[in-house]
Amino acid sequence: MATNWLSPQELTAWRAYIETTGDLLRAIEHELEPFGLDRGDYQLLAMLSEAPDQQLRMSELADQLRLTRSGLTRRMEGVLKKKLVSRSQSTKDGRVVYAQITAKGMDLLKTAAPEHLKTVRRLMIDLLSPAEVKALGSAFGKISENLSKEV
Amino acid sequence: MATNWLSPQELTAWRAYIETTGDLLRAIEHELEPFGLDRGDYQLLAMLSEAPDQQLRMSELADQLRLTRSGLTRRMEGVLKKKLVSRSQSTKDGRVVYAQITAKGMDLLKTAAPEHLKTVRRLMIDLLSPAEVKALGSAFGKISENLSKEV
DNA sequence: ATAAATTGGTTGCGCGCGCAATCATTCTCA
DNA sequence: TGAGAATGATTGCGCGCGCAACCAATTTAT
Repeated sequence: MATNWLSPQELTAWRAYIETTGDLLRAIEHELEPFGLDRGDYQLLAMLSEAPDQQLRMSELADQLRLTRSGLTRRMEGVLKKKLVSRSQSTKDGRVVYAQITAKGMDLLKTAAPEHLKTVRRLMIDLLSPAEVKALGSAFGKISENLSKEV
Repeated sequence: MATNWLSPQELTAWRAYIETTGDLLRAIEHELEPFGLDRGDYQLLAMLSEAPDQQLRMSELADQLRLTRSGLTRRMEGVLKKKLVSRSQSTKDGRVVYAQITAKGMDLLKTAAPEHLKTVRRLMIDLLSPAEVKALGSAFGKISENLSKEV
């Protein structure tokens, strides 16, 4: 069967997306440096801050952060050393470990979040029309839903 | 000044984008495995295949691939060992090195490209309406343009 | 013409993270 | 109840890549 190449419109969208995303994420990460955080740390803290009791099981946290369990164990080392999170063993199940954000972690997150938000606005959201924002939401929603079905 | 939080629409778009992109790129990369390539290799070969004489200076290639010069040097090691690219010194300027895709590299790329394209269609493009495709193109076009101005 | 600055590219090193193997704890079921 | 399977998490290892330091070749300034 003949290859069904991308139309000019499609090619433009794909290339713009793929080439820009790397740059954008790098730029956002760069603006987190003053807080001593990278994007992984920030997302970890954000996840924990929104969780009940500000804590989550390691495996659940790993899933949400799209990390393997081993990847999370390593990332935790960094934020543990900075005392932004703490670990605690479950009393019900000796295998499970909870990661919890500390008061210090919450403080830092509360300082960093508004700046991070400003960056996201300046580098992305505020550049787009409402229609584009909506299209992005629905487009990536579809892609995500499909990915979860593909397994 | 009070923090200007994201509207629900904006938050949806941002989260869907940021959470889905990692999964999507991982999935695309996964489908390149049968060819012994990762996404970095594929993009490198694609860049070279489209260049005049199928070759580019190292620094230019690094810029286009969003790699540092050192990162490219390392990535080249892999594809050089597989004989998919070759290196050659410039005769005019003893400092510059050209990276060139080999016949073997072109063959592999020609085999992999249609499959890669199918993957991109299946996991992304074909899921979207024409309007969404257009919006993605213009949205990331704007973001990219702005990033290049920010320096 | 030659010293200093610039440019192109490569190494030393460290970090993040995935995979496979491993350990500890809990569950299953005969 | 006791052996084996399953589950949660951590370690050994390798790879990709950025930063800083470095080397080689070229350009600039005097």
